[in-house]
Amino acid sequence: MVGIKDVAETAGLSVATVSRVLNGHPSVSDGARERVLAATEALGYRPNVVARSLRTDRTGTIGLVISDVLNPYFTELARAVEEEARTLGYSVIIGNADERADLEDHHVRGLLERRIDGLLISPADGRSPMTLEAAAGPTPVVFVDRWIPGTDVPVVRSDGRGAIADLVDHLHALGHRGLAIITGPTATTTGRERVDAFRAGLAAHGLTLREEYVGRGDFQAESGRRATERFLDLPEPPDVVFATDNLMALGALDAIGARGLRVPDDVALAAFDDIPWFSHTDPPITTIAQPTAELGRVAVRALADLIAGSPATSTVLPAHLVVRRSCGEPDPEGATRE
Amino acid sequence: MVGIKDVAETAGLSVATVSRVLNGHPSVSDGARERVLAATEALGYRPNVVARSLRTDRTGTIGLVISDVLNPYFTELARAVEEEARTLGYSVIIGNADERADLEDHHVRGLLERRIDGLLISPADGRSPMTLEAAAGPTPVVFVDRWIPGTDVPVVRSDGRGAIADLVDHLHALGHRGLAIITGPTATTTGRERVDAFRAGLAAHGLTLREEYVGRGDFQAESGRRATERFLDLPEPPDVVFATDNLMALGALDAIGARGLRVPDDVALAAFDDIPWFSHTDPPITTIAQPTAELGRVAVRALADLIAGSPATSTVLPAHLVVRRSCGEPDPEGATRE
DNA sequence: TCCTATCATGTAAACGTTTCCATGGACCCA
DNA sequence: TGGGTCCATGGAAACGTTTACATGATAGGA
Repeated sequence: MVGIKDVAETAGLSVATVSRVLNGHPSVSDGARERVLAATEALGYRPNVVARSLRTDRTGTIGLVISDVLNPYFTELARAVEEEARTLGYSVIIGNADERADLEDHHVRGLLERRIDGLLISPADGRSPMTLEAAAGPTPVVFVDRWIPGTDVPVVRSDGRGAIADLVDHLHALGHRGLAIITGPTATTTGRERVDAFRAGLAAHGLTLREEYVGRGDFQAESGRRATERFLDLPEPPDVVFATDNLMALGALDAIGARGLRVPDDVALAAFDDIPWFSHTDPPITTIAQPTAELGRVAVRALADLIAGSPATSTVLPAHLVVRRSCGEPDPEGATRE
Repeated sequence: MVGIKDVAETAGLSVATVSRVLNGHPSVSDGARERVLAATEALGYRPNVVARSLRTDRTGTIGLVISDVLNPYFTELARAVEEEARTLGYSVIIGNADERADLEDHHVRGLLERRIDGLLISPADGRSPMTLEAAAGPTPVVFVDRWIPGTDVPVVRSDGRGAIADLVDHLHALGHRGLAIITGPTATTTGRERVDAFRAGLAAHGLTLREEYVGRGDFQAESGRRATERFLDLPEPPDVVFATDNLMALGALDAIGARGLRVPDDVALAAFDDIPWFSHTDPPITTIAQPTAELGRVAVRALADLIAGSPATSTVLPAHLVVRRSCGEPDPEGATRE
């Protein structure tokens, strides 16, 4: 591989000068600059980022560890993160934890060893030792979407409570009383928040969340299917199933369809996370939409601040209800309609 | 940051011995090994992969440049690639080209400068100079899904011709004669292959593909919508629209729904690329499914071979037709049914 | 008992950069 | 004309590893 040394040789200059040209250092003559650029061109020189990183202790890279790439929510998040990072001059390395603590560990460790400049994590739960270590260590860390209570890491997330209250109001207004929920892992902050808000919403209408109407899921499609099947097997099945992420909603749809039941006539369905496909399902699904891309952008900027040495602030953005047809005819004066 | 030197000091050994322990070199005494491990533990030592890579000229990383992370097809591909790479001891850095040659260039250049051990590319077209340079250069490269004719880079892809012929047969058997297609960029190999196979399929039934029934898309949803709108504006709209990827099918669905038309009664719809959502759309969509995950795994193994110095072989895997309801009632003896 | 092979360990070079410091020349001002 | 400043350039150290080579010790075979 051709290095800076070869360039220096053909340009008839020292490596120091070549380096200066390559880094836009002001103190270099036009003649030298020209000769260096000509040499790099002629030799097809390509800088060795590895060597540069070793010397400068900066990799120009940030890590992003998410729970599940296959989940369209995280895909969109990842895309926004990469885009914003690129405009700020950073590359992004994505680690897919697949909702597994061991994989989360694996990726966080790998990224730290790679000496990324900063780390964006959506922690599965508080039980990944490496994540905790990273949160406490010297590398800048920002949590996105989910967070770990008790750490003093900045968090960029959306608050679904208001939207969930709106959802319960909506369901109540449509006459539904038997409300069931498929939760995520209760170890995740988002998992807990969503079921808590749901329960609070019911309480506001004088209803309580029946124990058998709580299905424990793991944010993956298969768990949504199983939970829904259990609901439908109950002597008194619920009127509505609220899946707390889009994949579990997909599983629920599967389970309902497999029994030949219709949404919303036989059972209504609502989901957390809005994705394009939800306007094309049969029927279109009422959802709670997060400002996903904005979340990603804000998180990157917070991380960049942290890397630059300034303190980063946590951000909470609101989610909102998107009423479609999967819970019955929309109430006349409701939230956003599609 | 604590380095191998600090570990050596606290262990009372030389850096060479520490390095040997860390790399599992056989020639090291049990006592030394123990002391080193104790020291790493005590100091919280974390190896510096950057320095290691500089010395060994191996990064343990492969690059993956795809056209669009938001496309579920590529998401699934990326996930499979990461999984297989991980079992082989590699990390993956994903670059999202967003169907833009300049972004493809940007990512390929960045990955080469990062000195990745090998590169997996799904090239948008043959017009990215960096991709061509990479293909000709010393870094091992494998093309996946799409490829660039004229290069001698191994290719791992699926062949959709047979399945497209099956699709045309299926449509013909259902009585459809006005067949329209939304193509991808004709600069991509997959884009060309799909329209060619479609035209050939029609020819086999004595039909020709009318010029106004060819919509030029770009593999993104919006282009599918626009192409479909143009089809529907024709004095004689087509009976069937075949979208050559899943996002354009989503756009088509949008356009059809926006006019209050029904699938398949008013216009039938079929798509290339099968994704879970297609069984939940209204109606479920007839598609051509690729062995996406397998494609990713095979590509990684081919690349690993190349990196190891062995010649890699190209692979072509077959796609197959999945009949659902979006083209009308399935013919009694058809392809795979769902 | 001596020679040799084997083994555990250490020393130091090398990987490709960036950057501190030194050097010499040109220029400016008095 | 002399002294000082600034600028372009080069030499060399440093970043944290791995590894070739050297060394001393230990053991095994004759």
